Amino acid sequence: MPDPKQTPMAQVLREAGYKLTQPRLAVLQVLEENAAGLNPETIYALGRTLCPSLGLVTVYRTLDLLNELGLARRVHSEHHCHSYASAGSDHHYLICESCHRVIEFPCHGLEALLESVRMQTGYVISAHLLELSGLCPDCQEHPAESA
Amino acid sequence: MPDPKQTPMAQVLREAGYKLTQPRLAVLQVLEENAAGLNPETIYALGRTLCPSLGLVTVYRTLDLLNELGLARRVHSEHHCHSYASAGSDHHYLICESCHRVIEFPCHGLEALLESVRMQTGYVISAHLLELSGLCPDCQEHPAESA
DNA sequence: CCTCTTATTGAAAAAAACTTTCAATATGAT
DNA sequence: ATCATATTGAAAGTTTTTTTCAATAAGAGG
Ligand SMILES: [Mn+2]
Ligand SMILES: [Mn+2]
Ligand SMILES: [Zn+2]
Ligand SMILES: [Zn+2]
Repeated sequence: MPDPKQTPMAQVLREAGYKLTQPRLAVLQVLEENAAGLNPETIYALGRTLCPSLGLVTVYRTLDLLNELGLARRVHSEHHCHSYASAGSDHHYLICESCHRVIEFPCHGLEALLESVRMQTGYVISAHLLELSGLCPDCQEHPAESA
Repeated sequence: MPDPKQTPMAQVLREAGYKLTQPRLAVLQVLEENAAGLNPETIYALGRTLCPSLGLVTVYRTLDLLNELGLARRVHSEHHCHSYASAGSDHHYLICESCHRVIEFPCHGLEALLESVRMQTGYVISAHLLELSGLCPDCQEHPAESA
């Protein structure tokens, strides 16, 4: 595994002027290593294996920070409205309802819909949240398992 | 205003076998009369003007119920992840970032995007959450006000 | 490397959000 | 009008999130 201080996400933190502290790097690493939306408590538990002194407060603070920097985003799936996942460039999540794995997808082809809504409502549309859910290939094959 | 027991939403409740109690009708009416995402506490405050004995517990219970029946949906906008709005037939919300007014819009034209994501990922997609945000016509004209 | 400034941290306490429990009540069927 | 019971709200309990603040560690500059 690469040096946690040299990952692209760490670079963004550094360039924004934030210190690369152990607790922050632990949260970052947890998000990067888990392809799933994780709630603060889970991030806290996993993070402590990387940085035993990590506090839950810092998890909350770091999630806020990563969210501001666009390095992580909230996942809103029906029963996990308080999860976060690391964010690459696409910023749209596709969530497996069985194993809760989360992947990003590029959001192309929304323009016509947005324009149609703009015309019908008069709203100027500046942002959108699009989240898809379903079954990942693994869970389609092995309906009972989870990962 | 129409008899609260005769609104289309009330009918759905009745037909599903639930009693049309004053507290429930109050929550329902608050959601119908406010074109905005409202959090439980606000619904509670507004609801008490219609049904003074209303308890916050009942607000939570009623929101769950309305959600199950499809009569209300959660609104996930960035800073109000715990708001609810009444739901008609479209189930997709367009939120004004200034006055927080919420309207529904029909979501057509997503099929190509969904198919493309399915092909690229192998996920079977069974649901989607699409929420738009921007400025309503009023707030475009009067940038500072709110409603 | 050291030194120093200060951003960042975690424990603890506080606040907010939500749920459970249960006796009292209102609803709607009869 | 009567009655069975679904529903209610107060209170207590639990969980989640935020605030506070003294101690610490990052990293800039020497
Ligand atoms: Mn997009
Ligand atoms: Mn949400
Ligand atoms: Zn899966
Ligand atoms: Zn507006």
